[in-house]
Amino acid sequence: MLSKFSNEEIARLLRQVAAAYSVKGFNYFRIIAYDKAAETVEKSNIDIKDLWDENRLVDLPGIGKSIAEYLSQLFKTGHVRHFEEVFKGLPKGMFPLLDVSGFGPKKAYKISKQFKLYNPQTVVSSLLKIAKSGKIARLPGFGKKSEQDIIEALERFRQGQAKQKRMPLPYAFATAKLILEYLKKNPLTVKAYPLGSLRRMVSTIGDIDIAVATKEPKKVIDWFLKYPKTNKIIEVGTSGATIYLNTGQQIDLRVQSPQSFGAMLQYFTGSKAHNIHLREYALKRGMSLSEYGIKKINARKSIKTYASEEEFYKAVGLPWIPPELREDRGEIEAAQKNYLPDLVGRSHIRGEVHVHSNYNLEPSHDLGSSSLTELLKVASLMNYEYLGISDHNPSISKHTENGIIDILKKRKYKFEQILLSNKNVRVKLFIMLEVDILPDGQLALPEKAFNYLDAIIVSVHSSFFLTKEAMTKRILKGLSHPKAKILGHPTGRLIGSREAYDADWRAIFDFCRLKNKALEINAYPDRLDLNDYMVKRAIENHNKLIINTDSHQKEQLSLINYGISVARRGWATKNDILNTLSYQEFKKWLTG
DNA sequence: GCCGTTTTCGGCCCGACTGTTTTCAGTCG
Repeated sequence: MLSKFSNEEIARLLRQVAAAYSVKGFNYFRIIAYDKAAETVEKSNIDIKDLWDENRLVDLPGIGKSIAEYLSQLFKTGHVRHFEEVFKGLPKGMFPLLDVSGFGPKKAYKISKQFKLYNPQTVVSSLLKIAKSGKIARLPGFGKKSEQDIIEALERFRQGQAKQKRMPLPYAFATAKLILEYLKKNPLTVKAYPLGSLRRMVSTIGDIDIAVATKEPKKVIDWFLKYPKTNKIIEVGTSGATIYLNTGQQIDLRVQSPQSFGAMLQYFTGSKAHNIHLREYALKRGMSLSEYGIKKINARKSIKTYASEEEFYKAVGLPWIPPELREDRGEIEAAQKNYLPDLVGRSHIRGEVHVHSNYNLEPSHDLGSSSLTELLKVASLMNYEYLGISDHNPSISKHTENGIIDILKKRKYKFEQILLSNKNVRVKLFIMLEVDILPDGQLALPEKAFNYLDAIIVSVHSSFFLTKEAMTKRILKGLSHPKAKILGHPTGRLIGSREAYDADWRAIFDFCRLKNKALEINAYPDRLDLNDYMVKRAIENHNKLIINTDSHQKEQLSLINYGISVARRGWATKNDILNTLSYQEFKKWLTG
């Protein structure tokens, strides 16, 4: 019987092992190794269990032979004997305390041991009582102040304050953009950038961090505090400030002098894993990196500062690495060999084909709200050469087969009429459909209806919980129709509300490559599906991808930028993305 | 325990903050 463990549970377990080793005084670097492995697992956006299924655990940075072996044991038997050994003799109550801010392994152990806190369920409330009775201040190494800190930390923890939800990238980005524009209105702002996961365009964002280069930090901070949508000023210092907006979003500002801006921008852009790797790399070459600049190790010289990231990376001996790649997924090695991919960008995109119009064909799912004419106009403004309209298929429960055929015939005629009356719009049209793949793999469209379509996107919109085998078979069957050219939002995940469904992605990717089908990168805010990791895998597998917005109104066509950032995070170049092709080339692929 | 174009052995990111201490351990990002 195989056990199912979420990435979160596995990460927690690895952290507990690290904590146990720490308490027992094992080699410091072994502790670090487990912490790093935990971090990798937690940040991974594919199920670790799926990787294990494919024998790819050791592909993850920080997971080597031993830990892979232990995890394998975990999946097979539900527990790891070695870990149980490691935990022996430690009070079980110490582990929940690790999640309380201010508690590390040593403090958690010392206190839970001292007060015999063996029950993980009750440890927090028990300790709170103990702290309030003044027993902690009497322990060696503790005082009145630390006792008070512990009480406050435990109370905050009980209220679950740490559980702030991350938001999909497009919402955070829209907010950040407004603030950046506001900051740039001030002439004292030399440069302004988003930081952290926002700058790396990660698909979910926690807090919004922003950096400004200026010679007048105080004046820029004052300007920031006057941002019109500010609800509350949380913190003000000499190097930055924190505010809450009316929406409840937290915004952190950091200011730095222009001549030192490069190292600071680099450091706060992260990721943590990228920075650690970069520092190790630099260290071997005699340099010590920090957010302030670079020190030569032997020279005892003062620190050297850098105005830009380009200069900073150059000083380390590397070309500048685009923020989207800074995840320690091989980018430092690639930079070193000068093999960094030439990433796809907005200027390469020449059209898209997953757009819903308001043409009412009584669809199975929601209708769009913009007309074909409106959509073509926006596409034209975006300099697109082509646009594919892929409304949902007519509902099969409400119509007969002949009824559906008739609807599509009329739709094609209508669309062609609209094109004739819009001769000034040069955007070429593909008449398409997004067709449901039914649970048995059949397409929700009668064969004769295909005569009125250039091509179709196929997608799963129901019965998400089939077995892995059944889901794989279903998708492959749906994709095998000659006119089915694109697998829409391939994994079906909805950020924050639905996990990807279980399927054999290796088999699906291989099928798509052999049959010349495309995998979609769906740019809709809570989809962003495929995700960056899957994009990278698809590219390594020589698959073709297409970036679409799944727009349901004309304004959403601009969401393409978020699809592009997913592609960039997956190391995609122009050649990996089909809708960078010219109209003629693209048409050949789509209808060929 | 992980990792590798100076190494399969011998290294392993950096700085800040805090509280309880007289020089540092533990925690955090």
